[in-house]
Amino acid sequence: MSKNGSISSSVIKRLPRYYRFLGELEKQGVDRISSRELSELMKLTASQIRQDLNCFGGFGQQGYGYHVEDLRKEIGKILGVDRHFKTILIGAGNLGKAIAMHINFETRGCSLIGIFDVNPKLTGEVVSDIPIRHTDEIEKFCEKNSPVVAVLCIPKANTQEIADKLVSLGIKAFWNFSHYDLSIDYDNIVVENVHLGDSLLTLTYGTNIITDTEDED
Amino acid sequence: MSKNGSISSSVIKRLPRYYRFLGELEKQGVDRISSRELSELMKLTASQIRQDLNCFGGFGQQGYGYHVEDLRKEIGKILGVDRHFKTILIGAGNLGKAIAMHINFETRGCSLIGIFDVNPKLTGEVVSDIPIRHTDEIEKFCEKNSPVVAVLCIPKANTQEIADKLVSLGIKAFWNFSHYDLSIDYDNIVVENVHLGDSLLTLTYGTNIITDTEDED
DNA sequence: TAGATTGTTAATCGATTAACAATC
DNA sequence: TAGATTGTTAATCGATTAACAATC
Repeated sequence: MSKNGSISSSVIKRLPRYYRFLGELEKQGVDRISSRELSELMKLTASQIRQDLNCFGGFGQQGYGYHVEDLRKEIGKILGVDRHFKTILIGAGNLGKAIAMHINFETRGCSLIGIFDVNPKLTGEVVSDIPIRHTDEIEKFCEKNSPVVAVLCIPKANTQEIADKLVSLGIKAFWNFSHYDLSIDYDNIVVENVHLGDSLLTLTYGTNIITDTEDED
Repeated sequence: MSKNGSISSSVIKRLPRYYRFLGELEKQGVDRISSRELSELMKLTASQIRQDLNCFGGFGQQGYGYHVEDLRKEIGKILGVDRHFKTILIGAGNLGKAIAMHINFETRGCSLIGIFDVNPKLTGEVVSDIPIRHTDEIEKFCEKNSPVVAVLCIPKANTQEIADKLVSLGIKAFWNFSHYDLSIDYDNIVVENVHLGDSLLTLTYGTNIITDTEDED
């Protein structure tokens, strides 16, 4: 049982990165690591690492540091990598297919069990071992299989409507790649918006700044 | 000329979202909007909006609010949407192809001019009007065309090596989709890491929390 | 035991929010 | 002019960093 309650989202968003770095270290055969060593590797402060980890309980040992394998397992448990949240993906366009094929859902606590698209031409096509079904079948599929996570790779215009429908069918979490800000409105529903376009614009801004700065030198 | 210098990254990361919402409003024919109205729409505080916008200068008018079209243009200029940073994409796997096809680079200040992959079987295939070239040709291509932005859709293992090479060829900005944390190390180089796996893990954590909470009720 | 390093409290820093005078 | 709403300063809140006593 962890000292849960309300971990700040700043901390939560750092956990997957800890998990990745610890995975690398484990693979390299590293047994123990101190917060200082890890901080140098991850370009964080040692203080922050200790502070972050202590939100969940004392994983370390004074005078020794942290046991890499144990710590990784603990963080994995917190994140829920051992869960198998049934997941469906809506929208099998370029991006939808790429997500289905490229992302390892299983190692991240999710299990992709259905793919849907409005385009009847895609029906039957198999992506990542899963046959694409027509959107009309979502309802029946959900009643039968009770998925909890939905990945949305659909155009902006349909997002709200489809999300509403999915909520009524029992979906609790959305991984949203559409350009629509599927925010709040729902209680007890989790939304993770991935705005690739926004991300590129941020990069463009940064590129502006450095190229401008150089010109001025 | 803006009161530039050092805008906090919290502000910068909100700009693309402002830009999107203002675009929607403009499309809907809205002429003016107050910080309060916009705050309700975007689920922010009016204070924050005024604070954010004033980092760049007074775009509003007392007693009136903000002119939607003008404000959007100004933010676009700050982000650099009118730039045409020459962009290359490395790695034409599922994700690479999807990014090339799915992202509108032009409206975000970038112009995709080359796609590369190590797999010779892909050479010549055309994605989004651009022929896939073999990775061996990157050097010559860069010398001839001088791209500044590189999109990395390659496996973790090769990322550092390829990034180093690209820096030496004049690349100033990386949009990195690989699982590798292409961070710092470089001065005057911008990196935007997109960790889709981390994003999914964050969602998994959230799903854990809400499903657990419900069980306890 | 002495040395190392955590867990945790206190201090600092930055970001968000509130308040209000300036002004359209 | 009166009303509205900004730009901006001050207050609050939260997150990060520093410090150090606890302890392996």
